[in-house]
Amino acid sequence: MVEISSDVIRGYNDTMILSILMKEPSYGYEISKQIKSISDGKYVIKETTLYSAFTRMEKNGYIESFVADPDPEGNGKKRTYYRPTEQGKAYYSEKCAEWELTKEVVERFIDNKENVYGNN
Amino acid sequence: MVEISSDVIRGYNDTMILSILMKEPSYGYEISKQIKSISDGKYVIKETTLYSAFTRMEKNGYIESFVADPDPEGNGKKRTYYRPTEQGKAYYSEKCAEWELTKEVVERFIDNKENVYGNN
DNA sequence: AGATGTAGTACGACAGTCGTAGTACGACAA
DNA sequence: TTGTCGTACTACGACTGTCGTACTACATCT
Repeated sequence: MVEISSDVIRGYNDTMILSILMKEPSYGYEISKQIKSISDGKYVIKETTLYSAFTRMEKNGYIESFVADPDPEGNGKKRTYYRPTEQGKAYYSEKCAEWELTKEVVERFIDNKENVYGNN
Repeated sequence: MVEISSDVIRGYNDTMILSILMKEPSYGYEISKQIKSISDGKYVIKETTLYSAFTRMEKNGYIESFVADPDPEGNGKKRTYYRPTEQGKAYYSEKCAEWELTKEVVERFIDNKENVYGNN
């Protein structure tokens, strides 16, 4: 079975994380499980990669964190939730547009379609 | 105009380079121009990135180099050409399959399609 | 003679990912 | 009650690919 290496998907970790946070605030452990299930187990993000993405994106102003209880009664261990900022939402949109373009461009190389090269 | 950042396409540099070499042996300067023209100027690979990709891929046995004259008469400065090895061709096929998968998976996150999550 | 285009090489910095390890709490079974 | 598993992280140093900068050298054009 072909699996997705971190080298090829690394440019989309932030985008994938944001896409999950766009639906509702979430936290590390939950997001890692979602990435695994959405990808049918083809991509499993490493914990360290995920948590360092949180740190980076929060520092860049794309997400913000808040600590909350797992349930309204205040039981269980507190978790650090993240949600996208307005800037993060804009960034996400940009990344989606960039994805469309990247997809198109990579396919021009990968497809066996004859490419008509311009000069220069 | 949206442009492709090296961060998002970095996982596909080797594959793009190989795709060009699959058609015929080529060399650095030419490949960089081809990447630019095939992508309609949306992606321009840096020289240092390209040449270090050659070094890496040759070391890994995916490509091999030979020095040759630009034309049969032996005029002009010699160039270092590269061509894929058998192993490199196999690697390229794998990367193409991985691309298909990656594309599909990334779209599951990026699309606004409702994702039906399995458990776990 | 000087500028521009071709075809690279060298080198150190940087950022994102990874491996390894460790902490801490809760739930459940033996 | 003790131990194991699942949850939810944090710390830290190593590694790899990309980048910025700079430099070399030949050929061609003006």
